[in-house]
Amino acid sequence: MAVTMKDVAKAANVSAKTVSNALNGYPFMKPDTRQRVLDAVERLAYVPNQSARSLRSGRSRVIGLALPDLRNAYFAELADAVTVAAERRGLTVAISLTKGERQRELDVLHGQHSATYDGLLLNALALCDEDGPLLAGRVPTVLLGDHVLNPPTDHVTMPNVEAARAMTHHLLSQGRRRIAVIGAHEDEVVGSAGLRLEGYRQAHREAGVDIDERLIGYVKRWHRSDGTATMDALLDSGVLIDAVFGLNDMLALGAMRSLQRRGFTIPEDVAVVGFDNLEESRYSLPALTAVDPGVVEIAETALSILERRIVGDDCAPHHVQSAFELAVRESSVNADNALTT
Amino acid sequence: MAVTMKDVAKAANVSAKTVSNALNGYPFMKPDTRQRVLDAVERLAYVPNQSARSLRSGRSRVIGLALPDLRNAYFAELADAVTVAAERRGLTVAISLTKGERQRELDVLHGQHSATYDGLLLNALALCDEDGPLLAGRVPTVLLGDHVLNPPTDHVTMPNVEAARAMTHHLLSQGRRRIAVIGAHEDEVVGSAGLRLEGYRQAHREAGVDIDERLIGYVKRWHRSDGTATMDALLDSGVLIDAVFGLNDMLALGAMRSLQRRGFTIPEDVAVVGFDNLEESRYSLPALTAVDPGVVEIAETALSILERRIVGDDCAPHHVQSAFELAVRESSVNADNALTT
DNA sequence: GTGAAAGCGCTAACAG
DNA sequence: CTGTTAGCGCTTTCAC
Repeated sequence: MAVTMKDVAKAANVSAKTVSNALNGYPFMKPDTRQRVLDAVERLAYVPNQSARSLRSGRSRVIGLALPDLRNAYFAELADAVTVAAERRGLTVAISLTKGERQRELDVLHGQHSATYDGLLLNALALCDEDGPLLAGRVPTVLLGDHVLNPPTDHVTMPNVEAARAMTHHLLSQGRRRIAVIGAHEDEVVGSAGLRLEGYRQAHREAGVDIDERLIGYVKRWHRSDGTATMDALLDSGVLIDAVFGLNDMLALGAMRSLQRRGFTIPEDVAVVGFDNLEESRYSLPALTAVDPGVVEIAETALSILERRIVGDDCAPHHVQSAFELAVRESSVNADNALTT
Repeated sequence: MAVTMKDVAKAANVSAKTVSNALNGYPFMKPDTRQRVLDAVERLAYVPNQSARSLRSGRSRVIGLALPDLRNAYFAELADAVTVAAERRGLTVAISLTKGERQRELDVLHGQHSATYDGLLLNALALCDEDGPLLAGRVPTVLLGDHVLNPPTDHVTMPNVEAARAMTHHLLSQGRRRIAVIGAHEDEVVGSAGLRLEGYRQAHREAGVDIDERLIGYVKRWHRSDGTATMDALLDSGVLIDAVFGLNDMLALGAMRSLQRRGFTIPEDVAVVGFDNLEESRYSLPALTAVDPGVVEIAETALSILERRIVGDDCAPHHVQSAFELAVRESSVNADNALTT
């Protein structure tokens, strides 16, 4: 059998409680008692039993991270950032993949697991506005992403409208006037697609440029292949295009593929920009200009909030947005414009 | 306070043990007793306390997955596959990122965490052959990848030598004779780089083609930027090249970028192939030919083995290899050869 | 500052 | 087929 706290207590000539105190950083202790305990811990290679600790204390130091998919580079980068931030705080991250299915997203909130987690980070795709009330689960939950408007929980996301507006403005300021959008969702308003499209519209309004609705490409999913297919369809339709805004990087990269295959030069003929600033976008040819939504900051903020909730902070829900940046690269800047940007 | 098993027992007019039996699928029970219990569980919205269950049974149903990084698409796809396979088995996956540091890899094996996991899947990068003995931790461990030769634990990996040989043979059979390799590691033999390079050499030997050692590009890391830099260096050195074998997809894609920037046509001037078959490689331009090592199968196999270990199976270590396939795409097949392949 | 007692919620072992 | 007893290893509560 494994070595227990009792064994350590005996070895250090103290009670179990003192061992517990020493390990949990209880401040009011004689330094040499603490040292004696820690020595014994070392000597016996004692490792506390987490199950027992959790059972007694009601805390597991495990948080759940629920997201659609790790094959999607954005979510993989988010998961990476969350895991790094959690580790720094001594929290363990358990992953649940929802595959973008509403039922799975709800299961995470109400299923067996939620009981074992101290907190939950949920990036939902299928939940919508009306599901708000369902979010009030047993577990402190921080929502990531943009599918529920004004959720009754904490919410950390990126400034989708502002960032898309800034990016569109960047294109307009380069003289682009026929900017296609790839990735809009039919009838969506509050989701990432709807918000980013709104930013695109605002920028046009501010610049006094009319939008040709034929430039807006609707898709179901945000995969690379959808970017290629939609770009193909737009080009085939015969509308004039001098720039493309992929509502995420994958769509933009897919669109780039379609354009290049047809012999367009980027950015001279058509500028291409994206949203996410994935690691891979730095290495496309040409390198992709993209909105950097600050995933690391998002992860960090979400965990800070969650940690406070776990400790029992009971204030009103936080709704936080990260700071974005434009990562301007080759795909959107003509050589002759480069110096003026 | 939450509803406990005792509450359910009272509501169903049985003992706690009977509730436990009903929930754990104990076979020898009167069906209607079971039903009465399950009804009560439903009615009271009872959720078992995992900590208590773990404490008593010594099992947590949580496994650890330790890998370097999720920003790396290969590991992200692996993590996805593992998580899906684990969920099917009712296991929860907790992620640890080792960042490719030896100390972190060892911490995972011997640190606090290993005690709370029922099993561990470890894809090490920094551990080497001599670390074999250190793998004998407290926790059933299945090693993934190729950094420890004949580890004393279970080991699931891909047939690196055979797959690289087959891929090289594919290039040779297209008439390529000056095949550069990108991604070799100085003095490495048992790691993925060493094994894949060995496959490359074997194929040449079998075909009676001499290898120009100047064609072998050494790198430290396997990132896209390393592929670009190494390709640049090779081209600058002036050696003739009619094909490039990236020892992983990222290197191949990076090399493609370098070639295209210099105006080479792929595959006509230079064929490019990779190893991993990432989702993104299907959408490069041209689409990348790559070894598909079968990550899903690897995840599935690793979990099957781990599950048996958790139950206590104590046979000799398994050393398993997945089945690979060549995903032949545009980047390696000339239009005029296409029909003959 | 430290110790003793109690018990978190569950399941193993056995009794019936 | 079901109930009883005991105790997993820890932390909480309270005494000293």
